[in-house]
Amino acid sequence: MKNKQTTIVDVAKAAGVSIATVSNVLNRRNVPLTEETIRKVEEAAEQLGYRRNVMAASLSRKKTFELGLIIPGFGGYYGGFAQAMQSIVHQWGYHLSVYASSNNPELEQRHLETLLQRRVDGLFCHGLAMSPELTRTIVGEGTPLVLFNAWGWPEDVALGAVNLDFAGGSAEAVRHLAEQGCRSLYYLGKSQARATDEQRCIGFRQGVEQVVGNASAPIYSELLDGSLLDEEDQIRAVTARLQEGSAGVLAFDDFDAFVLISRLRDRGYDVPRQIKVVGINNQPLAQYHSPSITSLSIHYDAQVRHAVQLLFEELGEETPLTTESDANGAVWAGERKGHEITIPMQLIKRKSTGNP
Amino acid sequence: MKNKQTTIVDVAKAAGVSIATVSNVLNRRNVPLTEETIRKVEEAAEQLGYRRNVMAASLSRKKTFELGLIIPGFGGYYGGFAQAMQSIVHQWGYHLSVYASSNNPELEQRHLETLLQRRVDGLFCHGLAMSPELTRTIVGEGTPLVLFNAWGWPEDVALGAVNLDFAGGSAEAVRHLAEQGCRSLYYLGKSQARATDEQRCIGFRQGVEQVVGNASAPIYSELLDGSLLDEEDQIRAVTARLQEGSAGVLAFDDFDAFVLISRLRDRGYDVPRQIKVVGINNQPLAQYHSPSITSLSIHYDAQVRHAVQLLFEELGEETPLTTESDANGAVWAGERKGHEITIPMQLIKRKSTGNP
DNA sequence: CTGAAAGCGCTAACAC
DNA sequence: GTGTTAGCGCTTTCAG
Repeated sequence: MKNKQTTIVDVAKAAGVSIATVSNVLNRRNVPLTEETIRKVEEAAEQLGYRRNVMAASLSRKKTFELGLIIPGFGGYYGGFAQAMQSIVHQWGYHLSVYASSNNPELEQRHLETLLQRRVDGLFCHGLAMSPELTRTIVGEGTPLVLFNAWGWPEDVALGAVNLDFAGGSAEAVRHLAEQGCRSLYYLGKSQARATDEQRCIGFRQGVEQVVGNASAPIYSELLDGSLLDEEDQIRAVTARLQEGSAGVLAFDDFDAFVLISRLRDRGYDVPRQIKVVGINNQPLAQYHSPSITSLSIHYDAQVRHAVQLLFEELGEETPLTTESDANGAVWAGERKGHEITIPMQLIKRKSTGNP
Repeated sequence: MKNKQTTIVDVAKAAGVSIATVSNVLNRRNVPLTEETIRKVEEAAEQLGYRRNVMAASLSRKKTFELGLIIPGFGGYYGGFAQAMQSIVHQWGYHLSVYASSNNPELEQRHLETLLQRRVDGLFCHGLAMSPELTRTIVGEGTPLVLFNAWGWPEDVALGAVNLDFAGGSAEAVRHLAEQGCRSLYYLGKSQARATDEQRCIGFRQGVEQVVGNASAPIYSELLDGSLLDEEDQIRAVTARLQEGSAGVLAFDDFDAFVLISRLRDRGYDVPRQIKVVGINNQPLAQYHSPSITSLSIHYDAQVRHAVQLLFEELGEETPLTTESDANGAVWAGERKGHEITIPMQLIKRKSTGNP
């Protein structure tokens, strides 16, 4: 039935050289080789349709050139993230196995286990749902681990963490909203998202504290949990104090902002006149929406680069990453303290919530 | 430095049994085993933190339990697709490696090659960009391949194809638009997307033919390529004949529909009064948009199920897939001819383009 | 410069 | 029931 795949010895035979020689030329090893030999081997390999067996190579070499990435899901922001990660990793000659955990600790654990059984050379985890302790015992010391958005994790469990400054960004968003004259401020969160939601809460509170401090009139603020509240409750909450002045809402992400805006409009509210909504940029949606949605931009390119850098340094790979500039030419060095790198966020102000 | 990982022989020693016994216990093989032995082995393995080496197992067994999936990208629709695929495949004890090809034939080829070097047991490709001939020579006969949305591909290159009926759906959308009284009809396509765009074109033309046949007044129709035309040209095109009556646009997907609607509104057009836009459902966006966007729904659950079924049958796995019903209880048997399965699409009519 | 040979960690016959 | 052993296909010393 299935034709036996051609192996290295077949090639060796066909080329009339030894196995070792074939291996050497195929891996472009830096051993001296005759032009003649190289040609013969490559010809034979080509002609026989030889395809190296990665399993055997990994086993023998005790290195798989495989990396693992665990993310909450493939959708939206994380999808783009995974793709960016994948293409970078490929450039280094590595393979990336992406697993979605749905924010479910058990699933996550199973995936981690699977990845470790595959003897991945390194691991990236985005928003780990399981506990630091468990992570430590599972990952142990063998496999280098880089975390994303892992605020306050013990330093010893991972090589490092690359975090987005959601707190700072959220605070800035709140200030922006206040500057636009909002008298009541809301954060429409998503408790499911755990840590990343928490950071936004922190930032929201900080921002509120600041604007309340130097405000002439009293400002109302409230934290809403979008994971718990149903549609009606959300609307009721954000529109409760409209008679005191316009309301400002910071939504968990752009999609949530979009949904909220749609719902408000359905009920006849004027966005952004009466209610101003700002999102957090994980979708092209914000910029195409009419009017476009003010949003915090996430520089995940920078996040990916830093993470990969961290891991490959550990793996002892060359570092061809020269300057860390994104497409806009901006530099995202991030703030480095200990093993954590914090990537700043930027508020993209749009007309939507602009001055009347 | 790196502690040598514990192997099966370590476990064997610790448990005081032979290697084979350990292997048997760990793989729950159907050989007779003493309770006692099992306990001892599992205890030892647990206690030593033994983790099976998948590479070695694959090599020895000549089977990797790894499947490959090539998709154009991780974003939007495909992301969800990949995730669904992944979770199903995991249920069968397989691993799924997902690669994004960006509709780039060369990249795609490299990925295929990589996957084959990993000796995947099977391959899924969504919208292959490369030619059937090349595919045939690369994949050869060794590895079973299942295609998605591969209309008109030669039967011998793959195990089968699972296609969405974009043509039928598009035709239906056109009829719907005509029923709503549109006097001019447009398809805003995306030539980059190749085959899948082509199917939409075909359906659009068919639909137009039908509605023109039994129309009382003349109906204008035009194919627009969104990949080529810039923003202004698109707007100009779809609004050119508004004085003859309302216009109807079938967009490549929901996101494109959304963008078009936003742009039209920015310029003061009344959507859906003057211009009615229908999309193709790959985003929750359509249903949350206000007013919601009429769209063709894609039953990718069915697509995934069929594909997996096809492949696992070939791989000789049991088939626990009982009834093929989706969350709504609907049955998506699809139409089967030869090695192709066609999944119907359904037009979700929404108020947006409804009667005034 | 090239070749022979010893593993890598596990599986699967096949004896005991 | 349990142990022995010969590979799986490749890498990698280490002699020639």
